[in-house]
Formats: sequence, C-alpha cells, structure tokens
Amino acid sequence: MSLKHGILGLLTYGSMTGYELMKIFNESLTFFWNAQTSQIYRELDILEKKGWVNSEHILQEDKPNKKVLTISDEGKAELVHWLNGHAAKDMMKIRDGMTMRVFFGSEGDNDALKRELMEYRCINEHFLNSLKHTENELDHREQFVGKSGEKIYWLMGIKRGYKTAKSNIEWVDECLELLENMKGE
Amino acid sequence: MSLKHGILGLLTYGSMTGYELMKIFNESLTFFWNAQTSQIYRELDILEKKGWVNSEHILQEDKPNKKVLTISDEGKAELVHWLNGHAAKDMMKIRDGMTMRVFFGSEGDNDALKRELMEYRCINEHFLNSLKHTENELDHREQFVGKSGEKIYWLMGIKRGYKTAKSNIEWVDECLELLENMKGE
DNA sequence: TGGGTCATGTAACCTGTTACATGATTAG
DNA sequence: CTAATCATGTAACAGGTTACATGACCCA
Repeated sequence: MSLKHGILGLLTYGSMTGYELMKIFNESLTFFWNAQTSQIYRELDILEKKGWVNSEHILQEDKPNKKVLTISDEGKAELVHWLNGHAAKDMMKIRDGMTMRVFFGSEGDNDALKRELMEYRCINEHFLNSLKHTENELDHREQFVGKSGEKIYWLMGIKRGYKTAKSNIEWVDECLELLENMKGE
Repeated sequence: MSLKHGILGLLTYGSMTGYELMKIFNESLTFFWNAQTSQIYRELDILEKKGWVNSEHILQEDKPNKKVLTISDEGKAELVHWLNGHAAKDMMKIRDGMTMRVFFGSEGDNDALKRELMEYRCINEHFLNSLKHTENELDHREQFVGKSGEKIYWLMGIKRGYKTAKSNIEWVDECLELLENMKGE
C-alpha cells in the first residue's frame, strides 16, 4: 500500500501532475522507493476513486494539456493514519537477490561471484556519491517546496541511504576476503 | 525471477516437496527472501512446465501422499546462469516503508514516529538474536544437508543479515537523536 | 533532422498477498 | 479433546514490470 502513500506524501508539497510525481520519484525517492509512470497513473486513478485526491484538467496551448492532482482532506487523514503505524509489516518484505546469489554461490563459479560482488560494490559507491549530491541540494529543495521544517526528515532519509550503502560495501569486502582465504585452503 | 531461483537453489541440496521448501524458506531464508506456500506451489508448476524440475508422486499410508521435486540438468544450468549475473537489476528494487514514513514524517505526529522507530528498532534486535541462533545451527545444518563446503556461503548470508540489522539500529538511534534535538529548538 | 522534454496513458504479463479448503495422524 | 504437523492446493486480488503509443515543441 505504500506507493499510494508516497504519492499522497508528495502531494502535501503541492498539487502536481502524474508526470511531475514520476520525476520526483526518480530524483528524490529512488533510494527508498521507485515507480514507473504506468504504475503512477494507475494508482492515481485509484486514489481519485477513493476520494483521496481531486483532479483538475488544465488546457495548455504550447504544451500538452495536463491533469493536476490535489490531495483531499480524506487523503491527508489516510496519510497520517499510515504514518502512525505498520512498522512491523514492512520488515516482512525483504527480498534481496544479491544475498541469495551469495547464499547459493557454491553452485556457481567463484570468479563470477567475485565479479558480481565487485559490480554490486561499485553500484553502491555510485549511490553514495549521488546521495552526497542530494544532500547538497537540500537547501535548494526546501526553497522550491513551499514548506519549511522538512529538511530534518529528508536528512533522516538520506542518512538511511548512507547507512545502507556503507553496510553493503562493508559486507562485500568481508565476502571477498572470505572467498580469497578459501582459495588458500 | 528470484523465487524460482531460490527454489532451484534449495533443490540442489536434495529432492523435496513443496511443503519442505516452504519450511526451509521460513527457517533459513526469511532474512533475505520470503514466500507463502501458495506462491511456492504456483512457481513449482511453472518450473515443471519449463522443464527445470521433475516430479514424482509418492503414495504414503500414514501421511498424505506427496509430490517430490528434483532439479533437472536444465534447471541447474538456469541456476548457474542466474548466479553469474544481474547484480545491477537487484539494486533497482528498493522499497522501504519505514524510510518513507520518516521522509514524510512532518505530516504526522512526532511522538508516533518515535514509537514507530522504537518498534522498528526492537524488531531488528530480535532479528539479530535469531541470526545468532541460525549461525549456531550451521554445523548441524551442514550435516543435515548432504553437501559440504556450503558453510562459508551461508556464513556470508548471515553476515549480510547482521550488517543490515546493525545499520538499521544505528539509523534509528541517529533519527531519535535528531528528533530529540529538534524539540529543544 | 534528430533527440530531449512535456504529458498522457493502455495492455499484457509477472509476482506477491490473503483467505480459504481438506483431511489424516500424533502428541500433550 | 485439541492443537500441531504433514501435505496439497485454489481463487481473488493487489502491486510491479515491460513494452508500446501518441504528438507537439524546443534546442543543437
């Protein structure tokens, strides 16, 4: 149920189109949630049917017409309800392909596994860099969004990203060391 | 595509029923993958149609009849193929409800958020303890599974669990500190 | 003249969740 | 007598992925 709530959350920053929602997902939320346009438009229809958002068609001359979404009071209430619960449910949804590949590593080729781990490490390094960039943009973002006092929450999100990426990198290094030592036996 | 490969991986330890697969998922793989029986039986049908597993019906008198699954050579080839690739794809599937709740925390109640974080912390502590238990069982497991040299791969999986849980706990503590300091302002 | 941005979606499919159904045996 | 274990699934639904379609404007 969280894509719906992510959309509601973003709409508290202001009314926007599905296209803009998609862009924010890809710019600011990718490190803890991601969504395709197709999914966003589908969810928006559902949110509208539930009465959690209202829409307004805006005709434009130089650009395609657009449909601007606004969160309703019911939508805000639903968001608050979701914010205040469900910690336990989220834990039950772990699905980690890299760990599974390592777990069944004995069936494959050790050199290939090392390459995989190194690629995974590399992705996490890139991710760390992009987070630094996001962190530097926070002040700018706060001005853009017409809402103050958000920075601390965004910072907590970014800290989570750092923690995760760093722990992934440390884990890779420990695995590579174990695999190297194994060779020596 | 990874549940399929998880099943194939487990079947390299030996032939077993859907019921047994489900139990192993809930005992040993929960910390990086989880699956319901309904999904496992559905996937098994697909695996059989693809020719990656073969099945044998076994009639039993004192217990219900059962269907024992065995991995085929094609299945083994598919598993190896999957093991040697796809690191990048896995990274694209992050979906973390707790982080999203923190990210949109300003819309909710700060005390509720703290309670949520503390519950999340608690779940991660429990998880750490269960991992210790799993780690202690590794020798026993290696005897049970008729395959040696697996321990190091299982250990890497468990290390991943430790890293993740510890970084979650550290993150919660940092968040709680930030929220406390905010109050003082 | 080609690629990027703005803006909307549909269709088919795959994967995961929830709830239910059956029925025998065995251990407390 | 009751709950757990063994063992199999189905049905309906929710959520996520991939591929495709349209069309105008703007910049190099």
